[in-house]
Amino acid sequence: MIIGHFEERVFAKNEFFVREGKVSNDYLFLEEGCMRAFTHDTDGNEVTTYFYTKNKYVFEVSSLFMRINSTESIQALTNCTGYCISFETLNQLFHASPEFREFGRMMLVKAFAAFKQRTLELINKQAEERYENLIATDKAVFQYAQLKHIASYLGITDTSLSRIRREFSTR
Amino acid sequence: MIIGHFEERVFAKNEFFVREGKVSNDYLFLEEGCMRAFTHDTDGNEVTTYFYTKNKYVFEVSSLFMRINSTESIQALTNCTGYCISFETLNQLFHASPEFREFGRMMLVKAFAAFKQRTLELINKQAEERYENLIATDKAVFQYAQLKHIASYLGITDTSLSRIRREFSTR
DNA sequence: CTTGTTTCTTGCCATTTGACAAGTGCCTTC
DNA sequence: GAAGGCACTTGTCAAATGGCAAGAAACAAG
Repeated sequence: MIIGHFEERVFAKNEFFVREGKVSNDYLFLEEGCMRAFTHDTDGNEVTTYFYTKNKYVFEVSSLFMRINSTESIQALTNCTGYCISFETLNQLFHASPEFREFGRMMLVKAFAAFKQRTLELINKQAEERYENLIATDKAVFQYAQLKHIASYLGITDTSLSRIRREFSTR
Repeated sequence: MIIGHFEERVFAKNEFFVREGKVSNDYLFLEEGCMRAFTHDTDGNEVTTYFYTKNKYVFEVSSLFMRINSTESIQALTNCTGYCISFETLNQLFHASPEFREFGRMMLVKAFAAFKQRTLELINKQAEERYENLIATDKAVFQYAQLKHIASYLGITDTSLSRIRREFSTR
């Protein structure tokens, strides 16, 4: 069974799962809680690249699989619990078990597909629609993340997000 | 050797490699030429999701690996040559050969990483910078793709792209 | 060469979003 | 409960981008 190879892991609020500049060595199934991935753009501003909520898989693809320093951090927004597996173990299982192989590939494929979807929205939806979608799919994010973090995820400023919220609530 | 399992494949200009609404069954190494992936947004507008140039791997991740109907098409912008492998063969090799396994995983990882990069640019760069980047990395695209296709890839209208080009050339 | 079609450019104005600064509210700490 | 810090809101104005329509340029067909 796949889950048997994972170890339980707990994160306190604000604890880091991945640190910018270091090689990420673990793959995580987030059972409970909320996490945020972020990086810094060329001007030094913090940009939220992803939110992870319960029952999602959390990993930084480039650093974990290419063994390079991560360009982003992943931090717990709340206390979190989950199940972790190291790259080494993941790799052994990947080569040893067809079942795990399918699992590993599918997790990459699904994360990739989700990212494509997000990119498409950035291109062809207005900020307000993106806001609505995030509410619809990941309401938990709004309970725990700061406005400016959500804003940079949506590709707008916190000021604009604040305005969108106002218009949204007076409808 | 990995390349030995691929078959040579030729595309005429405008020929489709993947068709929206059908299951994509092949994975392609593009040796020569230029291709464009596109889909339709909820208002029916065509949106370019990616450009592929020589020596790149071309595939629609969701349809190929999850065996579902593709939400996007991939079409040759020029005559193209490349090497193709079917999902079935890819799968057999994936389970049979550790070498191929690494190759298969790395191709997913790299494509994913490239997409993350593109998404980040959409958030934190102005349209003009994104234009400059595309020129720097994939100049070939400008020789073959229409303005409106490049524009929707960059997340702007063809009108805006035209203006950016003007300002860019008078500098 | 002429005609028609498509692509690209441009002008004009509207909308969206950003930048900056001030104000409000909440929370912490002493 | 006073003071300071942080998050969020709001106002004003500016910059970026879009929508539309007309014109220019490129290209293809006869």
